[in-house]
Amino acid sequence: MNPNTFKNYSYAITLFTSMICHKVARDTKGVFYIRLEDTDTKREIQGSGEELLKQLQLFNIVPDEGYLGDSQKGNYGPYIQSQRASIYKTVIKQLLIDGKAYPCFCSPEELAQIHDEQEKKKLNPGYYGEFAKCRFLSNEERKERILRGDPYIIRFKSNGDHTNKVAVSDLVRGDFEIAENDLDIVILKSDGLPTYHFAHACDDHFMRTTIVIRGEEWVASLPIHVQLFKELGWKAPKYAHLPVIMKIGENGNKRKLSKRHDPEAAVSYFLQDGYPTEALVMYLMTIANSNFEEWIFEHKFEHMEEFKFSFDKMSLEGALFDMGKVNFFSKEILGKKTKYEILDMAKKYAREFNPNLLALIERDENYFMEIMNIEREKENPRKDYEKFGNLYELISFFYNDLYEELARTQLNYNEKFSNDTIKAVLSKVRDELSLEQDEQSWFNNMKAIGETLGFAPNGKAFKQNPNQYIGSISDVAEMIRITLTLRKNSPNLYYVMQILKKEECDRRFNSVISKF
RNA sequence: GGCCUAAUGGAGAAGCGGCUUAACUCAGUGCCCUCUCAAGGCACCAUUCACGGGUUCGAAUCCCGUUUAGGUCACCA
Repeated sequence: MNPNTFKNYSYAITLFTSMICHKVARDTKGVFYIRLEDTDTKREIQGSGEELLKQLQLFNIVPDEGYLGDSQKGNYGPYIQSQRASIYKTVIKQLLIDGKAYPCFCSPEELAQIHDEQEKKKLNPGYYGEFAKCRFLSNEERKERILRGDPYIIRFKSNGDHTNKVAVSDLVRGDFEIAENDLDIVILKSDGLPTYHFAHACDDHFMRTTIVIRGEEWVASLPIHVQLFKELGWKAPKYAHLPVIMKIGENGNKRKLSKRHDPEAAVSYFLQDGYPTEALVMYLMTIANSNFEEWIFEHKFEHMEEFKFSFDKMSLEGALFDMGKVNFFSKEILGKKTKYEILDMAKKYAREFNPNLLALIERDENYFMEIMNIEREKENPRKDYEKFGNLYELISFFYNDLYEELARTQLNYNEKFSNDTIKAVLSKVRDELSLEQDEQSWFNNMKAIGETLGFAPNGKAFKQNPNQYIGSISDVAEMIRITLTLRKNSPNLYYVMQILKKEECDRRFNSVISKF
């Protein structure tokens, strides 16, 4: 089983099709291969084939055969279309002999003129029937013009009738009917390379492709492909046309996620931001198969490769891309990692995209792991992080020099407390709150310290008698938290202090106290 | 405009003629837990399936029309 069709650009949209091709091949014990479709010499981007391969590999999508960058593997090569020119030409030669194809000398201007005329008469546009002028040229004339050096292309001579319907079948859409193709489509361009339609028929026949998985935009071309296979005397493959991923456009309508305008359409966007690739694959899987979500919850977000993909569980509508859900999967996945895995992932990311973060991690990898390990590796781990892209900002307060820098501008206490109160709390905590005890005792002691200074030991007591206290224990914790972390939320204070250690905590307390 | 396809909550969706006064997940909201946040627990969030007709004892589910949305109409893939 050989899914085909990869654009030589590496975007999320093709990640989606690649992922499904790969999955289907795996599930059915087929072969997943990549063929480089580089017949559009005008739009070709150098090196995009290698880039695609590299990115797919990050998502654990590795082709079994076909184009592999610096090599090609398999019995049906070459797998780069520009290297298959002689194959296409051989087939075309036979078509020419059989009278099923002919050279066309019409210039772009003439074609435009035909188009205008058709538009005026409200006829279907295109090169067909009486408008297909070059169809009616005699062989002598063709020979003469070719010998003369007139530029030409080769068109396929359609025997179809627009008013007839052909039954087509699609693995995700089921069976439906489309008008027969009556256009004499171009099969060989003036640069000597075939168009997609023709290359698709040839390649997928000669490469023994059994399933073609591609984007929905190809549905409309199905009559052409059906016709081509039939006239060539070949058995057509099965088709699966995948829905396109959408987003809400500027006008409020759904529109295709565009690789030109939407950063989230590019895989590199997620890579640069440090999302785990598994999260994106999981998210894409929920779009691909509606029952995947339930399955992955049952399987605790593990072993997703065991999920059985099925075309008929696929929605025909293009889903709106949902960043929130990507974040959800991401947190879930990162929450499950051990501190060692987190270290590896963070380093890998930072090495490529974030030198500041890399430097921070490499100061002391154990320290970094300690930070990342707060309330991790337990039944319900913290799910603080969805990506590595903002990690530097999130953990910088753990590093003394960075703390110093930030403390100059980010020390914002609750204004309802006077400097003296804050000072009193911090001094007492500094002097009396030992870190040499378990979390519960530590917490009880913090309450006790608060109480001696007039703070309620819990929120309830404070709510019941607000006038009896100057604040509640949460205010005390907030003062400590802001002093040590410079923010109003942070992971569990006890663990933060354990990591910073007594000496550094005291230093931060003193530094703040001296400022008042 | 022609052709093809689709239409269930803010998003992804289940549903395939009675078991549905519409599952599940994300997001949101409220409460609980609680030193903050995250996590976790518990609730709430579509009386209704784009609209209008029909078929049927019975329709989100079948049929027809309308509307809306997407795809497509290249010497691009």
